Formats: sequence, structure tokens, C-alpha cells
Amino acid sequence: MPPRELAQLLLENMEKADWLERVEIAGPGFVNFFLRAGYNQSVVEQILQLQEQYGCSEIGRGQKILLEFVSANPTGPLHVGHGRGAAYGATLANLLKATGHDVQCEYYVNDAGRQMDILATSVWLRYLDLAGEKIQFPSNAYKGDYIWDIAATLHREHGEDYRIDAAQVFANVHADAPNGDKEKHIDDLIDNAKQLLGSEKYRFVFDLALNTLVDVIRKDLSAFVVEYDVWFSERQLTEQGLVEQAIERLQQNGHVYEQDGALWFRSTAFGDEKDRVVQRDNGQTTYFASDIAYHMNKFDRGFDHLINIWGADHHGYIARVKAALTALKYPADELEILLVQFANLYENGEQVAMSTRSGEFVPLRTLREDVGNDAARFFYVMRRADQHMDFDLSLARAQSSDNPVYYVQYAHARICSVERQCVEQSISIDLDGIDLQKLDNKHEQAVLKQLMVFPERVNRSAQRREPHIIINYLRELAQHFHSWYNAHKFIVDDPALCNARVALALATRQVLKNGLTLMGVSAPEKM
RNA sequence: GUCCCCGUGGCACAACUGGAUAGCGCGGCUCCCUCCUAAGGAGCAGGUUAGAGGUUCGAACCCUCUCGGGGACGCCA
Repeated sequence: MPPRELAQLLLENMEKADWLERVEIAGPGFVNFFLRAGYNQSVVEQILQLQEQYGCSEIGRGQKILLEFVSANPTGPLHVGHGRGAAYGATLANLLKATGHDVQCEYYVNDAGRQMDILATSVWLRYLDLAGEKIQFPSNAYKGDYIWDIAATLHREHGEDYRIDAAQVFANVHADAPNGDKEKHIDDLIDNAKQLLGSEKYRFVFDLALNTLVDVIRKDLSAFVVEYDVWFSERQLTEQGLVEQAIERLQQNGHVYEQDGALWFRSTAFGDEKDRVVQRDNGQTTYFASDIAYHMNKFDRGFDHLINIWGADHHGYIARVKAALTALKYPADELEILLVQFANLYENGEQVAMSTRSGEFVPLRTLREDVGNDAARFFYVMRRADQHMDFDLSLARAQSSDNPVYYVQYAHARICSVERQCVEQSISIDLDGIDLQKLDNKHEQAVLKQLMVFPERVNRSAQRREPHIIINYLRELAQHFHSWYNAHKFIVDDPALCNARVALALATRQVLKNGLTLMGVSAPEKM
């Protein structure tokens, strides 16, 4: 049936609603609904009544979601690369909560594994240096200033307790790069450290480094208005035997085979490109094995749905994790993995050079101090997360209309100013007796229409996991408001008109604030 | 080499997932403060949605190919 005919049919069979003025068919078959005059004005009363609840919904009621994001290795402070995932995750959590989901935010702490051993050894070597030993620092060790800080703490509080003769430390160690193998070099040093210090002392250094850095990360995130409910320890997973259990279960189901001394999970049977090692020939379980155990554990804790926010470079891991869950009869479809692309920093039109190799990542803290929390949070989620973005530092820093954050915040501040003016001029606003019919010019209609669609935008933003929808919404709302503000005075002689306009302005302010709050951005009363 | 993502005015991005005349911001050019914050507003110029086919009432969006950019392909974490 041609669209226009179908539209006609719909129209003929439609019930009349009191909010409906008329219905028309247009273009190739669109059905246009015309609202009764005055209908959309009622949104003002609705907003002023619901306040911070306006925009919230219950579409996610009953769904328990575990949202895991950032989960960077605690081997150093967070850098700007982590910032996007942090901002995106925190914002998504806000959106999901606003739409009625039961959300738990979790940070997976990779506190086990070789990287952490390298970290502990790095700290210990710096400590030995401070204690007076002559140390040739390994090329593959962590070199940041924070390593010195931790070492200094160890030295200050425990003096010579952890001192060992450098000759012993470097005994029977493979040569370092460039002539030797830097990986073997550091691994040998780790072995020596464990042996010379003994497990108890080694663990102490290890935990000191770990706890210090987790604390640094926690504070970094907290200052960025990113809060977690649970910090989940990978080591705990191993120590509770869950990793072993996971491998055993795979074995019992016949999904594991041995080859070249290692244990392999036959992930190809579940759509992966190649099989994956879960236990190395030296007996150590792999990171992947921990991941399997971790995801089983998430489901075992009773969550209906899991969301992981990963860097786009982890794309290849999706198939294998889902394969493992499928093999173990877990609902792999309920594991949703959102990939976040990297953000390139630009300064005055030039890309800020960054590389993992040289460790020249700009710390997240530096960015925060530079452009401020609001701009950083806003900019990070301004673009779709799954696409590359250019982060313009100069623009984010700019305290001008060019800066979209200020543009939106300014609208909020302006309305606060209007309210102050009312108080100053002893004009009382009667929110119960608003003559909404007064709001009839095109600017006011535009604002009203925009206010009305906020709840549906919040829902869409949450369902599609796309916070930028709200960012765009706020920019549009601010735009309509500024335009209106410039065209008409709110505080006018006609009391009914004045009352209606200020009420609309206050409703606008409420929605701006609700939206900004969802984005983790402040809504200033003065600028 | 295999696989994944992307390509929209000079720049950076939207487009309610297949709908009406493809929008917004920067940048460029004009204008607007005896007036509630000019951190604002009004307007002009700028597009064959990388290119070529196809699917249908209709395509930036779906399919195929070409070109161009990015990423992933370890007994690393």
C-alpha cells in the first residue's frame, strides 16, 4: 500500500484527543499532528513541579546493570587517554540512573600480573638508590617521578630494612637493552627481588606501590566527579581460586586442550578467530583467564546486564570473552562492550605530541587544572564515543562564547540574574497562576518545544549510550533561550506577561541544570 | 595479508537508526548595547554527504566495488 493511502487510512481510524487541533497528511506520507493552542505551554508547570525529576523515567526499572569503566592498570597516574572513558562512563551511569536502571559502577584493579611486579621492582630499585646503592636503572622499568616518591616513603619510614647489596640484586641477570633483552633483564630482577626480600617483604613493597597508586587514581577520578561503588581486585579473584575454577569449568566441558605445555581454550568453536591460551607453559594463568573468571563473577553476583567500556584497541578481546561466556553457558548477549576511541589533543591548531613509548602522556590532572572540570567533562562527551575526536585545548580553555560549555552555562547564569532582578524590583513570581497563553511569540514557542522533548532525549541518550545527544540538546536549548532573551524583555509592565515569561525562563533554567548535572557539569548562578 | 571502524561546506561535528528543503559551532563578510550579563543576538556566503553502481515510493544511513584515513591481529597486561 502506498504510504499516502496508508496515512489516510490511519487518519480515518484515529480517535480524537482533546490535545489535538488537527491532523494532516503531508509530503510522501507523513502524518502531522497539530497540538491544540496552549497545550505545550503546560510543560512549564510540569517542569516547575517536577524540578530535578523532570527528564527522569522508569524505562530501566528492574534492570540491574554493572558498569565497568576506566580500569587502567595502577602503574601510574591517569592520563588524558583515560579521561574520555572516565567522563563517558560517569555520564552514562548518570543517564542510566536517571532512566530508572539500577547501576553499580566498578573499577577493575589489575593488581596481579607482571606489570605490577615491574612496578614493585621499580620502586624497590629507586629505594636502593636512595639507600646509597649504585643502581643501573632498567630501561623497561617505570621511570615516573611518582616512583621516586613511593621509594622515598619506603626509605623514610623503614630506613635500611629493605636494603640489599646491589651486586646481589644484579647477580645472574640477563643484560639490559640495547645489547641485551630488556624483558629478560627485568624479569630476572623481579625474581631476584622476590628471592632476596622474601615473600613477606616483597609483598610489602608491592602493596605499598599498589595502594599508593590506586589511591592516586581514586583521587584523580574523584576530583573529576567520577565516583565508583566498587573497586574490584584482580588478585582477590586469583586468591579465591576463581581463576582456577574458571579454567576447570572450561576443562570439564571439554573446551580446553593442551599444546606445547600450555592450556588452550578452544574459542574458535564459539566464533573467535583463533584459540587462546589460558595457562602458560610456566604454569601462570593469563590475563585472559582472569577476565573469564571476572566476567563469570559479575554474572554470579546477580547482574542482569553488564556494560564494559573499553579502549578501542581492545576490540580484539570482545570475541574471546564472549566465547568463554558462551562456552560456560552464561548469557554472552548481556555483556555489552562499548568501545571508546582515543582523543587527540590539539593546541592552537597543532596536535599535542603523545606517545606510549616515551611516556609523554599528558596527565588527566594537568588537563583538569588547565581547562577546568566542566570543560573537560563536557568536551569529552561532546562527540560520539566510538569515533575519534579532536580535543581542542585552546577552545576548552577559552572563557568566551566560542566555548560551548560557557555558552550553555551562561544561559543558566543569565536566568539566575533575571531572578535576582525580580527580587530587587520586588516582583513576585506566582508559579501557580501562570497565564501560559501569553507565551505566544515564535521564540517562546521554540523554547517550549525544546523543553518538551527533554525526557525523550534523555531516554534516547541512555538507551543508545550516547551522551552527546544531551550535549547537543543543551546547546540547542541555550541557543533558543539566548535568541528569545535578546528579542524580548522578560521583566515588563504587564504583570501577567511578566509572570509567564519569568516562569518560562525558570523552567528553562531547571532543564539546563538537569541536563548539565547529567553531564557532570556545574550550573553556575553567576559568570 | 585477514578482520573491524570511519570518510558530511575551509576546520571540527550533528542528523531522533530509511523520511520532508542535510543542521550547529568555529573561521570569513554585514549589522545590533541610553535595554533583565555583548561569555549574547540578527543576517550573508559556503554541500553532487570521498567516488561509481545497486536495493525502493524515498538513501548521508542498507548491499557491492574503488580510493583515502585509523585500529586490531602475542604463551603482553
